[in-house]
Amino acid sequence: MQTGNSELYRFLAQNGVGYYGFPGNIDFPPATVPSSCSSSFYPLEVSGTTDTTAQDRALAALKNHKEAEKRRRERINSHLDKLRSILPCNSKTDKASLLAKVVQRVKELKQQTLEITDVETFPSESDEIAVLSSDHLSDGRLIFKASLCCEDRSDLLPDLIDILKSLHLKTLRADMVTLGGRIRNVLIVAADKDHSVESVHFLQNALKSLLKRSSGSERSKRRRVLDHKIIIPQ
Amino acid sequence: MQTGNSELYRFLAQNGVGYYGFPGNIDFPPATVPSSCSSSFYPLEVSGTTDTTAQDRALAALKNHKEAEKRRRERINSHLDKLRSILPCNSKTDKASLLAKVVQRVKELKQQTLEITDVETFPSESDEIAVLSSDHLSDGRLIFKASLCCEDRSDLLPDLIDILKSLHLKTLRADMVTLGGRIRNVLIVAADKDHSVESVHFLQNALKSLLKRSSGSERSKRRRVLDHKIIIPQ
DNA sequence: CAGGACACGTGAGGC
DNA sequence: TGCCTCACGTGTCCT
Repeated sequence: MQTGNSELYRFLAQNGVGYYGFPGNIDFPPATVPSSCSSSFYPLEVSGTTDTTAQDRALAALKNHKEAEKRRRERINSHLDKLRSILPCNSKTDKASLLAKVVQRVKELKQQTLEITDVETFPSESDEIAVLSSDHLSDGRLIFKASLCCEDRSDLLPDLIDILKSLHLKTLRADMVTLGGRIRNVLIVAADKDHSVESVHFLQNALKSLLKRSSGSERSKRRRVLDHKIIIPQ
Repeated sequence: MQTGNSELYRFLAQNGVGYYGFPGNIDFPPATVPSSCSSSFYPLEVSGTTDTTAQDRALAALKNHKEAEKRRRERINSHLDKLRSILPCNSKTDKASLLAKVVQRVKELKQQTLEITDVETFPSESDEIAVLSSDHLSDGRLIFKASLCCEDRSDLLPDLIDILKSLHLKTLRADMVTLGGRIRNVLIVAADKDHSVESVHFLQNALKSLLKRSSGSERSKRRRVLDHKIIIPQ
């Protein structure tokens, strides 16, 4: 409960009873109540040196507390100010709206930068396909990762794009790593609301046939062997 | 100042002076101070029906205020809870640390998903190069956007990768939009700490020569005309 | 004026 | 015990 007894103590202390130099910040006008107002039944010891130090310590603790609380508030508010500065909003947006915006923004950004942790980064020697449905959901759409590792060839990307287009998959992010003539392609794609689940299997099949088309064909026409990470997911 | 007069009012009201049914939440024990305690010089009117309604209204206002403040707190805290749930942190992290994490996270995510607002999305008819240094800084590295719009050809991407590699540019994000045989390539790249500024100009020159290499060569070997956005920046 | 938003000081409770 | 965090009710300013 907020309305404890300390105000009362102070109120009485102001009027000559057990008042031992309370520090500033009291805005009661001094001595507004006649001292005839008895207070012997309040838990304040009227005299005794032990109580003096006890009260002094209590007072010091209260002051400490007050200042610590102020520091805490300032810490929180400074972070809020920082958020205000890095978000698209002016400096006068109130705390609640600011935090609402932050929540929204973090969600948006999180969706865009899905972590790619459970798939290998560099191309492997063997051909591989992986279509992993993710737990990330964006306004009802299913978002999942598709990974393709195979011999690199120049029109692999156009083929891939065709597949994605025909399946109405929206590519949120595409990472390509080529190494020694081989390529690993990791796509983060969002499926249509209507046919989220089917798309996953369709994509898997399409990638399989893409892999078949690649194998047995002539070596990549690229002139150089590359070793470069196009996008390094963090 | 926080310690205003209302506690004093209540304190006196409790003791028979101008006390007209104060609502709950007062934890002062009733009648602890003898009514001999004079209070004629306090700004409380002792009697009069007009004052009854005036005090009632004041009391109602105070209650309203209290409840509104509670709602405000709940609003803020619910947003904080939501943030706790979508960030990698447990439910017991304190407000300040939580907000610190939020700031850090937003910065990270923001850097990864730089907006591509000031460059066109779809390929244009004319060849174009743009290297725009951004105000985004990541641990001292300069981050900037490079945009290239030209006739599409199958080994454009490998060439691009070579350029980036030779300039020690780390590609944070690459957006490719092909339309009617033409391609627009927008790269978000981070330069080395050491030669941030030079890289911008080197890249610009490299892209120019890439463009020259493309023009006059045979038409793209791609079999299909594509119209697909690889990565749709938000 | 009513109402909202904020900072404040304080009590409670957790280590 | 002492320190820290939080919720609370309140005063104050703004609109």
